[in-house]
Amino acid sequence: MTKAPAARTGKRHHHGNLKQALVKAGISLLAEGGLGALSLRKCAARAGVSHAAPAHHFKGLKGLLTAIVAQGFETFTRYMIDARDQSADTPQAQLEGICQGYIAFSREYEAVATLMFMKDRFYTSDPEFQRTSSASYGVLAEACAPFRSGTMNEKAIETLVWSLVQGYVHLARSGMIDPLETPFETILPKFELRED
Amino acid sequence: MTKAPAARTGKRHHHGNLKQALVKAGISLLAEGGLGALSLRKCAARAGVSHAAPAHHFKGLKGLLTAIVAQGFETFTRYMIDARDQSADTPQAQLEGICQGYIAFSREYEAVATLMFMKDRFYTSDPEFQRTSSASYGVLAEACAPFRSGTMNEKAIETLVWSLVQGYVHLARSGMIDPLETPFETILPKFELRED
DNA sequence: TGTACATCAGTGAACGCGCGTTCACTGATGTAC
DNA sequence: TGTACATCAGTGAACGCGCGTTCACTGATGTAC
Repeated sequence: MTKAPAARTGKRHHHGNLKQALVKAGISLLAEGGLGALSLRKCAARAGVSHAAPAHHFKGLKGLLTAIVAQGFETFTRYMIDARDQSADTPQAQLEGICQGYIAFSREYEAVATLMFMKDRFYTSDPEFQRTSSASYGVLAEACAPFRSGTMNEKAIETLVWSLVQGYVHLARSGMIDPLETPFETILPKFELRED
Repeated sequence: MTKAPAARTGKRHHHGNLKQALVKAGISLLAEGGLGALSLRKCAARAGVSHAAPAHHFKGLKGLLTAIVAQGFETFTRYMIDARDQSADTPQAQLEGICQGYIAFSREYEAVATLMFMKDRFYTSDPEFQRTSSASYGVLAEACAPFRSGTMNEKAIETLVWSLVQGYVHLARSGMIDPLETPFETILPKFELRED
């Protein structure tokens, strides 16, 4: 037992679960001010701790960003699964659900979602990142599988769908397109089902 | 005549065309080190001028970035037109050409292309930016026009194509997909021609 | 149950960095006369 | 053709800022005895 007790009255020297608190602080900073609003010092301040404290928990700023990204992918996967499971039980509806979950996550965690694609800002060798990001891709690929055909193999259909939804998100985020004017479902191709 | 003479031997106090030189310096800095490598001071240094000099030509860093982005869109349009004009004279081939030009520009001017979508980093009210970016969109829209149909209006087909190619570029840039394994033409839908 | 001790997550001061911007200035240029 | 002058694109020093990181330290915690 090296963990501090879960709760205790009075000011304690040890924080309890600073690591998770810093990740949470980082996510809320990103939500409020975008990528530029996140720094080690601000995370520490928001977690109510001196600016040097994070060094005991993360390998520098990159380490903290790695944890934020890993948690981001975890949430991302959940968004996609939830939206899919609320959709009708046809391959087309399931895929559309996945895309809607993708879009919803990207809108609600805008800066986190952006950061998740900036591989030079965190440690891609981190096992937690690898696990959670692979899981996200797996969920997307699973929804694409029924649509592979003679002219489009599995990889191609995944690339098409992923590009389409990621581009849609990116353009909407930049204010280049208006999601209200052109909802995503109007541009998702009506794929044909594979005849095996 | 307020311009200095085009060439003159010996060290001159006035630069001649510092404005354009700073834009060029910025573009090459972006090419070499990405977005993080660009600063007013580095641009000035690369242009062989003191770090305070840019203030006489641009409204701060944002003003310089505005000029870089405007020039970026100019080049972007040219890439799309050139690739289109080298393609066969069918609507499908013309559209594919536009997309290939889009992709080529995004690859060769990676950081500039990224910057062009970050509207908070430059002045979107700049007339030159508005002119050049509108021209780029116009070229893309023109290539989409033949494919509008009963189920997909002009806006929808533009959004589909733009999202698809922008997402493809973004994912390739981030190392998420491999353009060699899945070239863009394999994921561009074979649109049907409108029957008028 | 009480005491000594090792651990280690915190503190806060200090460092050096590159940044954008401001400021008084200087000196080359083109023009008016 | 020559001179005085206004213009303005440059200089370089200085400012304050927030950043990540380092460092010696402190004091709360849990454990060994």
